[in-house]
Amino acid sequence: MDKEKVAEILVEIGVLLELKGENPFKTRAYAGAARTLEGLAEPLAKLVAEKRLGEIKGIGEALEQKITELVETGKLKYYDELKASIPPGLIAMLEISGLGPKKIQALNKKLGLDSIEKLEAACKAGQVAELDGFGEKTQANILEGIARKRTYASKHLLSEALRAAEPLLENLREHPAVIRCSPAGSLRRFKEICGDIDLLASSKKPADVIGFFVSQPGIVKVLAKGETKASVILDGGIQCDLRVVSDAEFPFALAYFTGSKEHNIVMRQRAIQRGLRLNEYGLFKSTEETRDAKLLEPCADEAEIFQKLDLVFVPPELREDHGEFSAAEKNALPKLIEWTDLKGALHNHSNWSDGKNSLEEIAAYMEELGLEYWAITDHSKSSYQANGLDAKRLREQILEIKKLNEKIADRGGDFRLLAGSEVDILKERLDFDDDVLAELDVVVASLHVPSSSEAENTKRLIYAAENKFVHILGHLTGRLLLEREPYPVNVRAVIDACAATGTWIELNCNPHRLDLDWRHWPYAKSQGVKCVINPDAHRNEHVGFLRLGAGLARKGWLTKADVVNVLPWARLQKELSRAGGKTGM
DNA sequence: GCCGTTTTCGGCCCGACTGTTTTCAGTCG
Repeated sequence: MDKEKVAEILVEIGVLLELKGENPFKTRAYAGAARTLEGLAEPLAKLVAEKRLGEIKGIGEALEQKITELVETGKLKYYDELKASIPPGLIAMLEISGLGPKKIQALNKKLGLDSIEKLEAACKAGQVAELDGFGEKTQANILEGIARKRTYASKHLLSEALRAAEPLLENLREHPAVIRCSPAGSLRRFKEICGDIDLLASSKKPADVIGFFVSQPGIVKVLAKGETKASVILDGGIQCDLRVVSDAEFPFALAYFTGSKEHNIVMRQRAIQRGLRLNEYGLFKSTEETRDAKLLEPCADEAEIFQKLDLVFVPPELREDHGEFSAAEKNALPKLIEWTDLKGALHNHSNWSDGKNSLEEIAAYMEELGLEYWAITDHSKSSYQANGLDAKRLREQILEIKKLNEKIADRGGDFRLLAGSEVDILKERLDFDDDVLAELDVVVASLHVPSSSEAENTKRLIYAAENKFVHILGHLTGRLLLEREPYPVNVRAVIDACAATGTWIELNCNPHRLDLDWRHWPYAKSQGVKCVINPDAHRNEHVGFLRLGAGLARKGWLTKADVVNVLPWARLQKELSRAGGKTGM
């Protein structure tokens, strides 16, 4: 069993134990071990075979035994029994906001409820309100929670969360009582999926700010409203929380609410090790009461907090407890790429296949933005649903692009379109022969019709990487966030093949894809594989995806040196023309 | 379930809000 599957099961055990009302630290141990496994640099099977699991922090005797059993036999007796002892409906109930393990236990024990349907019926019959510890209000909230769960998914694309948060932040910034304000939470960390939107403001009049916030347009329901905190549901179903603190507290609150939870736990542990106590209000001497204690020392911004814990500033995107602490201790964090470093993009479409804009429109738009180059990589003929080009049309397009570039050059312009293709990776071959590919400036190879076999998909991607005319592998796993799982593929094996052949891997920044996933980039980078941040634009406005892509590249620890399309044209041209001489070819 | 320059047992991050209670448990982030 591979480590992703093992991690999944550990997470599930944690949830099941939580439902059983187990010690929360025990449940956390399982979740923590799962995350540790995901971030392993070495193959899990190797660690198991060499009996070195126990050397890893957070994995003790019990977890070592369970992980070993999973890896070696593909099964775990403890897990099977645990799972059998808990009705699956109870797990689903955890997703209803306001319901946690204790209440679910009570509902199950006292009313025998084991599904959301039964729970709903019991609420409607008024049975729930009569239980000890429950009341009319709780019963109504559960019904509302069930309705909300059905209407809205509790997960949202990063791009949607950004779009929803922007106007709220703008309005807050203009409010006279607001001193500072910022997004926080998963949005600020640039997680590809956000559960909700967290906003933070500082003010001397928090109640005014809260009042202003809950009256914003686009709010369909106020879930909670206190002196310093409010939760609302926005049009479209995203929950948005605002916290208001004093300006002196702002940096601490910003660090705290940016998270991640795992990152914060380490931050607090570091504070404790230094005889301090860290919370969202400040850094205190650990012996004193939190709220009334004197601030140890004020911090003007987050950087000073990190400094007091003997760390350099950690960019929000890296705060996942994925190695940022050991790097920040040694002042060895990378200088992350900025989206303004990008000089163009190498995977885009035009109206020759399934894009909206003409070559002329695209060139004019991208030149106006100040980009240096923009590749047109329309689909190849096998993608007939996307009006893919055959060799004849592709050659016509190459000529068109050449003429267009000459026109631009004649009037002294520096911008250029590149002629390319997003060539389909078919079962045994690419959709164009090598002689056609050789005529192109840039070739992106993508798997559009994957097999259900991991070995098969991996093999196809590797032979594409081994083709000396292929510069880039496009959207490597084919995932569509919140819609479609990645197809089965051994990502590490493909990365290794790209490392061996000098093939670049795309970070497709279409908001639905963000593929290759940020979690894989540190490994790719360690193998020397370069990234291309590509919008896969189908209309001119999609150039904005580049900003999203750069954010995800940052989350993958990438610097300017790791990304190809920061290169000015002259240098990129050299890199592209290596085609015939790719490493090891 | 993990872990140890105060501990091999007793800790494990911490506060706001809600609803049910008359002082607090549960949930959430």
